[in-house]
Parts: sequence; C-alpha cells; structure tokens
Amino acid sequence: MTDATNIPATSKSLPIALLRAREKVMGPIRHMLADAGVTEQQWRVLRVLMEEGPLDPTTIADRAVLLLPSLTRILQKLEEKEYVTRTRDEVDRRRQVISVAEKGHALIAKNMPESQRHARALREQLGDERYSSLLDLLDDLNKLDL
Amino acid sequence: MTDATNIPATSKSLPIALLRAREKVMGPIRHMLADAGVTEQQWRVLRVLMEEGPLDPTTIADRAVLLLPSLTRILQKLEEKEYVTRTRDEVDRRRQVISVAEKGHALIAKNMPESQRHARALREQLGDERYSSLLDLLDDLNKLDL
DNA sequence: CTTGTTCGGTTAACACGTTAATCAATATCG
DNA sequence: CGATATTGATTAACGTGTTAACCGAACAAG
Repeated sequence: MTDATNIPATSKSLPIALLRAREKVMGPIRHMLADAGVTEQQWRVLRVLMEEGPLDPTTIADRAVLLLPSLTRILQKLEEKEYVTRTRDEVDRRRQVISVAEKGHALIAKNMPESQRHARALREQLGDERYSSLLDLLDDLNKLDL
Repeated sequence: MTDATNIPATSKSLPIALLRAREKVMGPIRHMLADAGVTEQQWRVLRVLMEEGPLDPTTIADRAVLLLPSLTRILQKLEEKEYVTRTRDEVDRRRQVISVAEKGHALIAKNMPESQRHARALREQLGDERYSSLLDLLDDLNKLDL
C-alpha cells in the first residue's frame, strides 16, 4: 500500500490540468488539420508567419513555442510541401528568412474558418469572463521568474 | 505582406499560453529529474502509482494523461530500471497490474521534497488566490464537451 | 461450441520534444 | 590582422505524441 496522505493529488495538480487543457483545446483542431495534411505544429508556424510576416527561424521558434531543433525539421517538411520558402539574409549570412508561399496561403485560407469557429465555440462555452480570466492567469504565470 | 487585421494574435491565443505555461511549470522539474535518471513522464507514472496504489495500464494512462502506446514504452523502461513490477491479473488475463518497486519508492522519496518545494514556490509567487482560480478555470475548461 | 465482437495492451511508423554536439558565419579583442 | 568566442542553425540520439494496425483474452449471441 501507499502512504499518500501528505502527497498532493496528482489529478488536481497544475501540470496535469495543463496537459488535459492542451488536449482539450487542440485535440479537435488536429483532426481538421490531419485532413488538410499538416500537423498542429506546422499549422502554428504557418499562422505565426501569416501574422508577423517573413521571419527568421529563431523568432518563429519563440512565437510558436518550439525549440530550434524541432523547428528545423518542421521547416524542412513545410518547404518540401511548398508551404514556405527560405531566403538567406545577405547581410548576415547565418540568418535565414522564411516566408509563406502561395500554397501556404491557400492552406490557411481554407482552414482558418473552421479553426476560428472552434476557438469561438470554446470561448462561448467557457464564457467570455472566464475565458479572459484564464488567459490573464496563464499570462501572469508565464511572467514569473522561477 | 500579410493581412493579419482580422486574425487573432497567436501570441495571445489560449493554445500558445497553455504551451508556455506547461514549459514554465515543468521545465525546472525536468532538470531535477534528469539528474535522477527519469523523464518527466516516467516520474508522473510513478507518482500516480504512489498515490493510488497498484493500477492497470489503462487507468494509469488516464491519470497521468498519457496515451496507451506511450505508456507501453514508458512501463518497459520503468521495468528495465526496476522502478516498477508487473503482474498479470489471473481473473482477467488480458489485464495487468503495475506496482511500484522498492527502487521506485526510493527514487520518489529522494526527489519528492525538491518537487514539492518547486510546486510551493510556484503557488506562492502566483498567490494562493490566483493559483486556485487558475486550477478552477482549467478544471472548468476540461469539463466542457466540445 | 463457435463464430463474431469487444476489450486490454502492444507494435509500427512517422512527427515532435529535449539535450548535446557540431558547423559555418560573424563579432570581439589583443 | 589573427586567435578566440559567440551566434544562427543543423544534426544526432533518445524518449514521447499520435494514429492505425495488430494480437490474444474475454464476451455475446447463434
């Protein structure tokens, strides 16, 4: 048997709740995107580029919450599928600039409505108030320096 | 250029905030556990077994928020390292029962203090009120059926 | 009993997460 | 200028995430 009397229940822990929330929010999206032929992460990269314009990999990684090694592979796939194009920065030849290609624009245009519908449904079911409270609290959490 | 005027900023989206929060909360733990020789997921499985006692893989997967294929591999590793043991249920021979072995207990005993210290620090820095609000909101979110 | 079905768990295949090592381009400083 | 350190990005190696296919044990009619 286990002495669990002074151990906080894992089921009520913040890490577990965050994992469940991530699945809750992203699970439905994944199926939509699978039909479109992209992963959740590839989709996130495309959206970041759509919002901020052409960017270097390091900035993309920051915005899309990906580590550079992951992003390297993701960009290779996105390039194979012709959703993005790369350019070398001629001033600093270490740096690249990634841009959304036409196929990428088309992909986003086709899937954005459904994606936004899901986001709205989520927000409505949770309620505007709680939705923004949640965003605020997560933002506070992310600003802590532990 | 990109027409981002009617696209909600990815940086302020719930999915992104959740990803950042997960990294914020679990990042520091990972380094502690790496020294101990286990991954974050392996640790989660051990904690679940510690709290609820011996369990079958399907239940573990639910509690630790893991899919069965992942859990299968994780249990193989935990068994190799002698942190857990398996038993076949003789009533229903499809089912297994996983228990924490002595090495597993020792591992938890050694690392739990640091883990709890981190959890407390997090809670204190965020504030009790906001911490429980956050848990409540995540719980509400996880109860929605989308 | 026995065929078809469901259930618990595993395997396979591919993509991502994570850390460490590597490499070329550039910046730094003696 | 030249040796050294730093930076942007990639590669390597291992573990996990995800879906689909699979397998043996139990179950459910017929």
